[in-house]
Amino acid sequence: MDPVDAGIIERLRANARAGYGDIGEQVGLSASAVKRRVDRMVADGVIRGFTVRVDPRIEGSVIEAHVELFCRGTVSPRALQRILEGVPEVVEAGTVTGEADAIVFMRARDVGALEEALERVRTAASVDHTRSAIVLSKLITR
Amino acid sequence: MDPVDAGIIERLRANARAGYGDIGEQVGLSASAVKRRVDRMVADGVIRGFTVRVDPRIEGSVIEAHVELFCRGTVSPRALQRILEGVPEVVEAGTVTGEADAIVFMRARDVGALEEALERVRTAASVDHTRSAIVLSKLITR
DNA sequence: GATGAAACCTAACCTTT
DNA sequence: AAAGGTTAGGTTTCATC
Repeated sequence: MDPVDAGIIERLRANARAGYGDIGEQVGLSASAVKRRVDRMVADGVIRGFTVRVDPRIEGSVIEAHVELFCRGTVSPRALQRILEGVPEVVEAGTVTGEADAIVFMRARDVGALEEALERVRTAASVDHTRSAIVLSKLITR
Repeated sequence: MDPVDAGIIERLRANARAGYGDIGEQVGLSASAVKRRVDRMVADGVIRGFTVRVDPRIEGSVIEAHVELFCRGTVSPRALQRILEGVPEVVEAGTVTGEADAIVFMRARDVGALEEALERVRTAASVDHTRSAIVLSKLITR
């Protein structure tokens, strides 16, 4: 990961379907040199994959919630991670400053799926209780 | 947006650099038919763009915070949106159930940038106060 | 959906440091 | 060795029919 790699990623972030030649022009490399670097970054796991950004209004009616997690006693971040990894509805999660032990951002197909996912988080051995805020209207998605 | 479009998006979500021919094989269309549909979805804004998913540990030391927003009186979602749109550090935002009027998820390059962004949100006319939880260790990113 | 020209991807080979 | 450039082929894209 040198400045050239960073430049390539910046270009791919803007348009992941850009040709290697186009990217090369912008970072001052030939097409094959760019491809080699991209291949290496994919192999190394620096680049996890290439995706499409879809209009969130089209994505189907999704329901989202911010969930504060309160645990019993002391729980290691690793243990929390193990619990949350098993719940695909968890989009973002991290331990945080403040009262809660962690905050989890969840996204599900409908209320039922969200409730079920929440239940799976809540029943984990070390989780004492949760406090949820359901997203009513989406203001920003970036 | 019919089931075939949904299939194409699903394939692009898995790999946005996949060839039209490959996608066509999976959804039962020729390469040119797939290209036409993708072009149309891009033109219609259904597809916003193509990006790369990067290992978050590589992305440079980012700092994140969950911020609860409390407003003075009644504020329309639209007004909130106008405030938040101007702050690029805001990654996700929505009005929510519960005490807070909105919850905002922010991401900045460092503590200084986060503080400055928070300040910009806080000083908006209708915002009364905020309550932040800084993310300490990232557990899940999807 | 098919066609063909242009553009692109990709691997092998060569040059440079 | 390690990293980039060049070349050449096969493939893909893309406008047109």
